[in-house]
Amino acid sequence: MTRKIGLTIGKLAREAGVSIETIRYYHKRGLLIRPSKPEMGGYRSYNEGDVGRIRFIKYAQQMGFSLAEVTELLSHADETNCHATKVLAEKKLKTIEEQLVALEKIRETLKTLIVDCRRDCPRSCPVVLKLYSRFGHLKTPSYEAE
Amino acid sequence: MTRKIGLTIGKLAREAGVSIETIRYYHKRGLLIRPSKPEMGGYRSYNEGDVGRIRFIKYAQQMGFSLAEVTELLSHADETNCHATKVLAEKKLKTIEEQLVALEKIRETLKTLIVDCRRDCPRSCPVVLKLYSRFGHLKTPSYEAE
DNA sequence: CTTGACTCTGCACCATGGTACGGAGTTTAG
DNA sequence: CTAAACTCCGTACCATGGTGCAGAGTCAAG
Repeated sequence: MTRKIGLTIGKLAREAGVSIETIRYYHKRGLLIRPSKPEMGGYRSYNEGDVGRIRFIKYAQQMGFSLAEVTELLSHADETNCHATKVLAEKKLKTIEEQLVALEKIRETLKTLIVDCRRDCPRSCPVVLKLYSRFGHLKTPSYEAE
Repeated sequence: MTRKIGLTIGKLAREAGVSIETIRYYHKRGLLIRPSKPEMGGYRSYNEGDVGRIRFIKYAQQMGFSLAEVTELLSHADETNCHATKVLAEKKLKTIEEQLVALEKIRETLKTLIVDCRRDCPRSCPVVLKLYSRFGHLKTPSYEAE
């Protein structure tokens, strides 16, 4: 008779490394099934499967998936065909790669700004001043009075 | 007599490529000085300097700076010494580089998951299943009844 | 059987960067 | 002069991923 002794929400939270509030939030989001309360009072009971599910959610978040996307991932977990999941993963990979390109461009720009800053700091900081003038005077000032 | 004809908020918004609401929001945040109303009624008057300031804000945001950080950048714009700004830029560069490392790791993980997915889809998707099992059973299930 | 620790429930709030709206007043073109 | 278009102002709301709290109930140890 291997009757499972469930975890209370507090123990689940500790096991899974999240806060109780986070678990409740996942219930609200439908990411985690909320166990029904025992017939006659008492606390809701969770199991090791819930621990795994929360860890999966956290891991997927680290992979860049939003909770909405995690919901979708989990909804396909039981399918015999993994096409939908693969599509999601590929889409995510693509956006990650786009972010990488964008960040690399930012990195290079920041580097040149910092180098400029080292070269000469005449009166105002080039980091600010250069950007300011570069972006502040693109339009010809056509606001002289008639 | 080069009396400046100011821009109304709508024109400023169009010039700077943001919405009127964004400008009002920047006022609230203290990013943009709010011109005083003309003594006897009428609309507030902006100038080309405001256009530049908004463009700078937008550019700095693209460089990964939050509005709080942009506020700080702008607060140093008039200083004769650019040390503070340089420090901010270097700090930002560092976080960008950290993000790059993190994203690269994510990219590689996603790639291997997708490859696994191509190899065999036995019954449930490996992308989900593997993560799920990998993270769901790290702890020995010690919840058998006494 | 009491005390402290835990849980349940709903609702409010946090940061971030805005967006939307209603009802007034103002300005400008025809 | 009138109507359309614009501005002013406060306030509420959006998404995202949670956090915090009050007041009630429950459970476990001593």
